[in-house]
Amino acid sequence: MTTIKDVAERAGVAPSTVSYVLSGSRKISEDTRRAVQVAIDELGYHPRASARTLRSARTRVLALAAPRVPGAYRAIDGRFAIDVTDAARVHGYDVLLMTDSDGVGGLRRVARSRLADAAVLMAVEDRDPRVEVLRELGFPGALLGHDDHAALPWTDLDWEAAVALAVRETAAAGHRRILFLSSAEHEVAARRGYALHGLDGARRAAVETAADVRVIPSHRDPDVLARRLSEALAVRPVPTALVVQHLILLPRLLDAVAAAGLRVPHDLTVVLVGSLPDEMGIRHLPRIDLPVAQMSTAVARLAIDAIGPGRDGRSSTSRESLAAPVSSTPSGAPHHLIQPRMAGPVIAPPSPG
Amino acid sequence: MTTIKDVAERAGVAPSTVSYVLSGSRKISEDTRRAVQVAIDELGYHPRASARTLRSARTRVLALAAPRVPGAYRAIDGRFAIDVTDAARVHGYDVLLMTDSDGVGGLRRVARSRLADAAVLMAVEDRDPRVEVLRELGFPGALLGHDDHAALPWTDLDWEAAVALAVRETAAAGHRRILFLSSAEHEVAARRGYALHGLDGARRAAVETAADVRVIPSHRDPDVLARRLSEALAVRPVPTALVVQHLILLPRLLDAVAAAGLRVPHDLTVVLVGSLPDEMGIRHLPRIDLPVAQMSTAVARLAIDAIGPGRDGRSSTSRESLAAPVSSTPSGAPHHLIQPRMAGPVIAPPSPG
DNA sequence: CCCGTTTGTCGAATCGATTCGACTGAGTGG
DNA sequence: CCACTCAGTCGAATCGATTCGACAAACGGG
Repeated sequence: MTTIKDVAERAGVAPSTVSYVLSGSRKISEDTRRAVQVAIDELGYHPRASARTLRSARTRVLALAAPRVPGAYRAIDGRFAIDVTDAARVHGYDVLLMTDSDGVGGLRRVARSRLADAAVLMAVEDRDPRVEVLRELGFPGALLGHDDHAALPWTDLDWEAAVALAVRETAAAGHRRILFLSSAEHEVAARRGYALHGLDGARRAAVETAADVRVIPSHRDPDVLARRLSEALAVRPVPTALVVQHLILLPRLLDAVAAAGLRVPHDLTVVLVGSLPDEMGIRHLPRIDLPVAQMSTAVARLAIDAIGPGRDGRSSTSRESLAAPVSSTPSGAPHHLIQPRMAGPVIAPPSPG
Repeated sequence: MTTIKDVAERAGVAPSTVSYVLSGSRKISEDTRRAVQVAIDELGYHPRASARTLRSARTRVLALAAPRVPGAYRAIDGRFAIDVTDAARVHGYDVLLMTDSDGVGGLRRVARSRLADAAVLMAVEDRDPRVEVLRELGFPGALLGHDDHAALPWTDLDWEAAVALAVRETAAAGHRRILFLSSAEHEVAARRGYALHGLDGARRAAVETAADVRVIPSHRDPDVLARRLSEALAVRPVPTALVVQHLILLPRLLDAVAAAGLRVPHDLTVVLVGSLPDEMGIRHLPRIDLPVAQMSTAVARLAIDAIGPGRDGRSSTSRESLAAPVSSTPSGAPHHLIQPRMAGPVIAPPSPG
């Protein structure tokens, strides 16, 4: 393994000189710089991360804590993981993926052994114990999803606005009897932000548009969902539109619609809120996009900004270039509330009759 | 930040003694051990990973190189990432997620800066340049997916056996006219192992069962897929079963089947090969399972076993406990070819008439 | 009672990169 | 021609944990 010493010897200089060439933090004559550069290239030298970290007290790694509800894997989380990693790389950070089923224990281990400089917590719950761990250890972090009590920076999609927009646009297309398939019952019971805010958005838009919006609580069991949906579609007068927040069971849901003898979008307009993998090819339905990449970029940025300067006092980011986040929570922590946007084909009007 | 020195002072011993208490590599009197343990607990001490790594030349981190076909995200890869991380943790390893669109450059950077002890390459292609990078740098690694030329340990699902099994079981249920929806055209063109082996399996089973197996090449564009499927379903005599390897477009596919006026499974039996997220609730169709967790466990193990002893000569695994992998490739590298298994409901026989 | 062994602990060196103060030689002004 | 500045480079200390050899005290056998 080649070290800075090997490079120094080959270039006929001291190790410190090599270091200065690399960092540019002191003036080096052009001749020396060239000689050192040649030695570096010939030996394929790259500084050891562990040695740098020991000296600087900075790892340039973010810990990404993925949610591990036992036995459940949410496809969207994989997407977030990849996008957060991309965003971190832009700032020169790598990402350590944490999947410990004991989220608290894992976070403690990583923070105390200083494997990372900050943590990004995914799928944050109401009063999430992981937030308390970060506070207790004084470890920087940022949240995907939020909890108004946490004094940590966060990013979240404005689910209330998203569902409200979907309902409003559906009403604007002429629909008066609208079904809203909310998040699954257990998500509402767990007081997940997206579940509660989605319901709020539907209610708000219902009032605003004076449309008849009926909520169907979804369920993780596709059979239960299908039954509830069939019942709701059997009510007269028949609803003409279905706004869906609980996307993941979409195939079964469309199946149930077909089983009820309805064609999409002729008999029933279906509007999606959120995101499915592009590769699934669900591009033919109008939807409210969940800008996963945008959220990931924002949360990576917040986490990195929360990292203090290292031992030798160099900050990791140019703070001034950060687009000023809205800051209105009681805690005063910076955050980004991501706004929804319509995508896909236009919403079809209800068929006459 | 508390260090080993702080612990030593508080316990009234030398730092080396604290280290020996932690590692157990020298005999320590019970009194001293207790005093040190108390100091550790009171200070919440945990050794700094970077210092350990510097000394031992071991990071206890695996680099996981996710595929980044620009603009494409495959849901299954997120699943692999999480399962590999789980498996690595069992052996005391953490996982660094790499998503660089320049897979080769990213791997080089991580390997040369010694951010990890070994790499796991996902979605390995025929003559994958990343394999060459590992060889050139002498960096240990293991592959998810394989290429017979690579002299690296690998794990893969036996796709040939999986598709052959699906076709055989379908034929055994009485079907004589079977459609096989293979991987997408561009995957075959890119000579992806799973695509080629799947086709081989279908051909083999066709010969064995003497059934009429017709191959429909899939396509990433759902509209193209739907058109091809409709055409194939319009041929007389009508096929009674459809074996699907290209799962991700399943919703559009089922839609196309419904549009052709066929009911599943009454008019057309659909058999899946591979894996979709459980949460999608596609449990009502017979399928060949892709044991993602089993593959991930195996590949993590192979990567860790490929790591040599650290500077002070302690190996990271008890080698003898590794279940002997089949080793028959020309290269002689260990590998695990994961065998498929039927799951879901039994395959319905063709409806009479 | 003395010398060899065992037990438990300590001090120093080491891993690789960075950084600060010090030093050398060239250039400059008086 | 001497003193002074300044550019460019070097050596040593440092980060935190581990490990080896050394060493003191306790112990046992002859």
